[in-house]
Amino acid sequence: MAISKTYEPKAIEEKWYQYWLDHKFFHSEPDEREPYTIVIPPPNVTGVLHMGHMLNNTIQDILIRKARMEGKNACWVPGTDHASIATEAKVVAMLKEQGIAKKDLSRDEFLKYCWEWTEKYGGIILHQLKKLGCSCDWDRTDFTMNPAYYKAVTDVFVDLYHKGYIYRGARMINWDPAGKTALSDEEVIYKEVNSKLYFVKYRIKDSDEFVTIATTRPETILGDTAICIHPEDARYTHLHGKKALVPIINREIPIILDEYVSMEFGTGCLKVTPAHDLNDYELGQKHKLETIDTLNEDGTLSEAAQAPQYIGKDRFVVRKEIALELEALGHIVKIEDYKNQVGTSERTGAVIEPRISTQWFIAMKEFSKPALENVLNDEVQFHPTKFKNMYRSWMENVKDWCISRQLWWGHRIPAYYLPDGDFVVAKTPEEALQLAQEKNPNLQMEDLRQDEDVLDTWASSWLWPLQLFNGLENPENKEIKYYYPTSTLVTGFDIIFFWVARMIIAGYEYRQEKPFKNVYFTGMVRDKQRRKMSKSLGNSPDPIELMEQFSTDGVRSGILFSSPAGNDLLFDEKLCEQGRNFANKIWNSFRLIHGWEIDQGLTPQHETAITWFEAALNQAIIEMEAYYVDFRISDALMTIYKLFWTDAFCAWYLEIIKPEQGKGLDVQTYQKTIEFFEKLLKLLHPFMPFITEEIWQEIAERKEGDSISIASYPQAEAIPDKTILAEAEVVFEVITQIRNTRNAKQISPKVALDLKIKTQEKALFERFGTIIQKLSNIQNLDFVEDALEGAAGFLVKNHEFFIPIEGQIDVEKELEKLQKDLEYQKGFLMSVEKKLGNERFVSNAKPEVVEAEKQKKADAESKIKALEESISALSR
RNA sequence: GGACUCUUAGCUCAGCUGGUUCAGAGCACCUGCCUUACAAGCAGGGGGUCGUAGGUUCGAAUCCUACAGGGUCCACCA
Repeated sequence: MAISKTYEPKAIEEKWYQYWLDHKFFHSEPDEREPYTIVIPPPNVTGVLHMGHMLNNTIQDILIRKARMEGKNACWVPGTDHASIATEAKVVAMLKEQGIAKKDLSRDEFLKYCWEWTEKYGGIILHQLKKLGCSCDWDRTDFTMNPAYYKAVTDVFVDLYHKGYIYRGARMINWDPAGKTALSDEEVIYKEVNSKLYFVKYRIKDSDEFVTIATTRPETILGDTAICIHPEDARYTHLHGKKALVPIINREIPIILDEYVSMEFGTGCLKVTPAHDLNDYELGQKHKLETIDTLNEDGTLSEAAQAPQYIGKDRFVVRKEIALELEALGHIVKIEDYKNQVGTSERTGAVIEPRISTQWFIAMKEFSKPALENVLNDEVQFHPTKFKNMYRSWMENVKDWCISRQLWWGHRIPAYYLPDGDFVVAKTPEEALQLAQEKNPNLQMEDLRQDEDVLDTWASSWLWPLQLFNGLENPENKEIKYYYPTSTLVTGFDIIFFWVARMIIAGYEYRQEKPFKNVYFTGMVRDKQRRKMSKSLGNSPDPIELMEQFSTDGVRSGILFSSPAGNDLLFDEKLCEQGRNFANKIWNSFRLIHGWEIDQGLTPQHETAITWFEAALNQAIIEMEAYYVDFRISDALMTIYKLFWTDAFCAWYLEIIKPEQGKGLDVQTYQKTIEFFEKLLKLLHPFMPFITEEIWQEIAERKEGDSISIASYPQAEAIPDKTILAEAEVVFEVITQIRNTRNAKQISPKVALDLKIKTQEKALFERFGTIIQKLSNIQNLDFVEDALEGAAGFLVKNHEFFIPIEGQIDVEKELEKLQKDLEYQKGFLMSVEKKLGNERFVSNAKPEVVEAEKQKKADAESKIKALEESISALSR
């Protein structure tokens, strides 16, 4: 069979993924093996794969595939998140395009559209994960709005309500006027914007005097209910007890005193709008001020604003118009440019309005304590550890979590209102009725009205590790006991508060146990200019297209070539190209080995090379394992990359054993080589699942149902033989020097040369002699006692090498080279001698360090001697 | 404003508790090669006084201090 010259992935990828599915290699059931569990961070149900997913899921797949090969019961549970606000926003936009307004639909009608949308787009991202090679247990695919999940979320709400952790109340919350819903503090993103600071003067009542305040939000003036000054501000003592008039509407407001006001900022006078600012709200509470909410839920001004010219207009339109009117009326003293931070909605991008609203909250302070402790004491381990700091500062200052959202798509809050305004919280309407009747026996089902709001998405996904194994409804079941706590969570640090912290909280609340042992935080994927990947910049490549272009294995390894844990990943297509090239290199090594014939008549030819490679392989396995333990996945890949390509397998081992054209290989070498190749493929499999499966299936007899994905992961069989590794290093350096000499003298590799060696360790070069001869085309290799005249020479360690090249030696140049080296060695020797001559060094430094210095001295001395000999031989 | 963190080759990064893994890796770059697995390749090569200034030490990329410049999170004086 002819094998193509380059790796052609398309058919191979499809074939093996289907094969894996057909044989249910990814399916997991509890058994006696050690479990290794990962729950996927559920992507938004209607989302499509982006580079972040790509990185994230590749890492998860690497971990789970390795665990599976190690004989653990690997279980990676996939699924999707209903993504309440994100999905609802998409559906609303879609309906709008069709000319349908959400407000014209009933709740049920709207939800029907949502479900249609979910069914239409819901499978896309899961399909894309398959393309990426993800070895998820697809039979376990879950969704945060599945009936069982929905029920669990509802039950948890009821439970936490009865435990007193959930309460309902009017608080200052973050209002998203575009989404028309409350948001949690975490969903607000502060952005620096260029704005204006307006200095506005208010008339003092019954006087011609004015007081000037500074504000960035003149549109809220209509909701002012006080002016506040510092009690010790000498400039304003005459205003104590006076009243001021709100411009335009001339409403009377008190001038109050509070130390909260900074005398340095602006004019030292603060307008107080309790309805539209958190600090003002607190001042309002303290001084019992009236609260006038001048905004509607969509961000337009309400009737309460009083000025008819502004009612119904958007807050930002009003800001401009009112500034003009104030100017015209002579109320503007000045307007300065000003930079300030403005809160925006994480989802809709709209500028947040602080607003007083009745919402549901979870009291977090006590509730979250175990989650803080168990991260600080490393019961749950963060990788990299720097995120512990971030986590701690958030947890120590945790605010109550606003969990209600004025949306329809999501888990409806299981609170039922009675006609008198009282409410009950219950798992079902029937139970609610029962509770209601305890309050008032006459109540009927139709008297109850369920809360219209739904829960924050994160108030469902925080139960993910628990609910995937049904640990909430049936805490004693076999699955949850087996799979929980899960092994590793792989996610972006950007959702550490949204999701990670809350899952830990829920885990300790409902199982008194962490949800995962390790959390691996990936960085952000950025472009090579460090810009965030975004649709509007157009700098976000489509992962699917990349996979088409560079192969899935190429892209998977490419994205890992540069992803240090926790650091941002600067993505460049070049990396995928490197990954593709690597796949191709692997492919061609397969072609080479595949073409070899066994010659039964040959005795073992390459024992030295085999011993050496075995050592190198064991060494790499140990190194990779150490990297895996530290979650340094990129370094693990780099280790196998170099072992396979430049450092050992292709660059040296295969070149050494490669038979001449038309000749065969001895049995032992062939078998060993296949064994090595298999191990290399297995080490590579977690990174590059497809190509490794394809080749693994080809290089030896396999049965139907065999797969590298369930083959045993290589272990280091022995402590690597450091001696032979060091010897090989010397030998390879010799070969490099010979090639270098050829290069410098422009002698073709085809021209055979002789090599003379002057050394104390003949045995070493006898053992490696044929290797040197083969790889650097040396015809005769022998040993000499003295430096050779008229030859090109070089030094490796303290072994001297001479290549007789008649008529091609430029004595002057050779001498110059040797002199330069000699000077360096002499300087080096001097520094070592100086060190050893320093009594304080000899007495203070560790003995082995001193010993090492002495060795250095001896080495340098023998090198100097050798160089001097060569020089004298050459100048004779 | 608070906290954390970073600054090492052109780029992205390793360098653990101070001393032979101490100045490294990958990529990029330069030179020469279509050598019968692979030009998506092969052979060879050149790049850094480890942000700056002090200090501790026999010895500092590594520890301490200050400064400069990045980054991140949190909080926010309107």
